[in-house]
Amino acid sequence: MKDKYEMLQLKNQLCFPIYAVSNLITRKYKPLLDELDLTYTQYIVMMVLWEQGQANEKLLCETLGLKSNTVTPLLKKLQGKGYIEKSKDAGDERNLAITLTDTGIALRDKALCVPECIAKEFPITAEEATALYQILYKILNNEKENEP
Amino acid sequence: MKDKYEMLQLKNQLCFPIYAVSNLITRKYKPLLDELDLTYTQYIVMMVLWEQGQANEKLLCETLGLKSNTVTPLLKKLQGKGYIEKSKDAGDERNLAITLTDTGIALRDKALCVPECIAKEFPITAEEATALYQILYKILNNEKENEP
DNA sequence: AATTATTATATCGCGTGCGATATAATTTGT
DNA sequence: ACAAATTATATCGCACGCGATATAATAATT
Repeated sequence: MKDKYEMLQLKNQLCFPIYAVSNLITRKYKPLLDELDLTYTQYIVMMVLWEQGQANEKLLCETLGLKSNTVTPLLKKLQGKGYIEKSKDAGDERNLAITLTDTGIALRDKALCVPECIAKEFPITAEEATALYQILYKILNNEKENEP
Repeated sequence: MKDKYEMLQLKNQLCFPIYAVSNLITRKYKPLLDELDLTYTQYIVMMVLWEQGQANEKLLCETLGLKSNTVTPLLKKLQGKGYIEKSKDAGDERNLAITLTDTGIALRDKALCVPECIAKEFPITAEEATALYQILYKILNNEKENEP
């Protein structure tokens, strides 16, 4: 007969390795991002801005799955570093128009090496990466559908 | 020709969905763990103690992949809640002997429903869960081997 | 035996991440 | 038109998570 508490064991939980790998990733990124004077969260904000050119806070929150109480102070930091600028949207003054400064744009080239440096740190095959990617996005997309 | 910045796009990065799912997990656990007066990190500490009966701080740090500067204050909180007790190891006074109180032991039964409640929140198949589990532990185990 | 190195735990400061709440701008309902 | 609801952003307080560092206990070295 099985232990009544079996499912409460760490090794039988899927959530724990996700949590542990997530922490590990942040630690791996740190030395690379230190050179750009960015934290991991600031880095993914910059990634959105590099790609979109411009964004408001709501778009950033939705894209990154974060709340305004995380993103607002983060944008203040990025502004303090001179990477972004904030201005009120002309049409709807509730919206922030967040744009990159020249320094922020230039930072993109310095960041080019980060993805491949990180990839080297993780010993998984292309197939495993794809499987991981698909399962994780299945979870994230399901969440988006059910909580609009 | 490919965009030079292609790999810097959020959708081409594996790290981001891990980070996003990890945050999502914490949010999903919160209402369940609120009933036990535990945070997610406190919960995984309790899981180790429920299973091992007893532990020192070093073991907890290694098992959970955390540093003492995270675990020390956490143990202080759990002690304040009356779930654990700390005493000096008789043999080596550097070691903390961390044990469960009766309240801490009793909490295990209240936690029994948590794993299945959480499982219901995530729409993945058993095969996907297994694949996820194996890939994540491959990453974690590789890390343990290379950084002792 | 005394100095040095190592080990286990603790403290400090910073940057998230979030629930709750506040504020300002816009939209809706009547 | 104007009060009420909604929306976008901001503020507050708490709990991590970690790099750097400190402290106390033990082990290693000479």
